Amino acid sequence: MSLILEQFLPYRFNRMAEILSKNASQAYRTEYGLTRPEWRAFALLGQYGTMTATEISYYSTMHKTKVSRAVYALEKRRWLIRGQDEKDRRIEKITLTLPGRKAYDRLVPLMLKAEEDILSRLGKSNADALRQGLDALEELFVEPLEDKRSG
Amino acid sequence: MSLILEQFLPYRFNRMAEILSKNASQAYRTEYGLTRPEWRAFALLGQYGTMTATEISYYSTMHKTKVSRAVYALEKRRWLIRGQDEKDRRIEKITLTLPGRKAYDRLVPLMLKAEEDILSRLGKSNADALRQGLDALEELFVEPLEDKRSG
DNA sequence: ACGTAACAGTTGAGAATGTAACTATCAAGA
DNA sequence: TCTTGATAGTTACATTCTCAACTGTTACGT
Repeated sequence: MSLILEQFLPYRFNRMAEILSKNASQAYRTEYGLTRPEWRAFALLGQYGTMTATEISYYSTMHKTKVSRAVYALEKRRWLIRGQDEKDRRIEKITLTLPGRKAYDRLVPLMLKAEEDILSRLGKSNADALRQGLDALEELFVEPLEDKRSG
Repeated sequence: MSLILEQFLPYRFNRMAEILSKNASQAYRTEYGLTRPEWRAFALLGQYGTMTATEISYYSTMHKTKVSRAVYALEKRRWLIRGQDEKDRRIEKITLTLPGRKAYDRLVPLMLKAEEDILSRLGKSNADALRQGLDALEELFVEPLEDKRSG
């Protein structure tokens, strides 16, 4: 019973996550000087329109203090605003501003292009296999965002 | 052309890497109080017997300063020793000591068990798909360890 | 209504990290 | 041999992160 790291799931995921992140960060770092936590919060907001910090934290797997500071940084850029929740005054409803939205719209194609390059080099059948595996793994560990948001 | 994070590779990998690492770290944290960088360096050494810090750095995707500190911490525990290279005195040949080896041998089954739990819940066909996808991805980005070591 | 517990988000202090500069060594060419 | 440039690994400093404590608010049992 021996441990072969090349086949060990956490090892493989960590290494690949690092590589893919480094690859992807090129765009948002050079274009806008965003940090990784900032980008992650930003991308979630870009897609979902309005979120709470807790939601961002959960779906980015980032600690809530990290989110807090990322949101603050994006707020200083005037890329987002915080609104109140009618029913619960503890909650902040965070939304991108127009400039934030514009930056997001310019960034997205660059990010997608980088991913597309990788997927095309991977080939369709490998890409499909990867997706199937990831889907199954997430099924075990990740609660879908919609459940949280509607509930 | 819009960005759907749930389908975006770097996002998925980062999140899953985080989840799997947290899951796996249980064992080495509670048993031995190892940090993540320490565990990674340790696991590589456990598997390969002797490595240089540069090799550890490359195959763990950790920055060389991180490796330097992890190695130092493991050295303080007396879990590894540094030896000289005959031909190149810049190089350190790092090897586990007997106590290091023993700790490694006790840790490995715990780590494998945690992974096995996940894989069995995943099911064979999903696990196979995942492996195929990871293999293909690594083919693009990761040079096999043996190439480096023999070369 | 009151007290207690739970939750959303922020802040501060100490730990961990990355960048750049450094030492020591090696390799290659004039 | 001497110089220049590259490499292995460490150290210093500035940034970033995590943990715990905190504020303000809501939920709930009595």
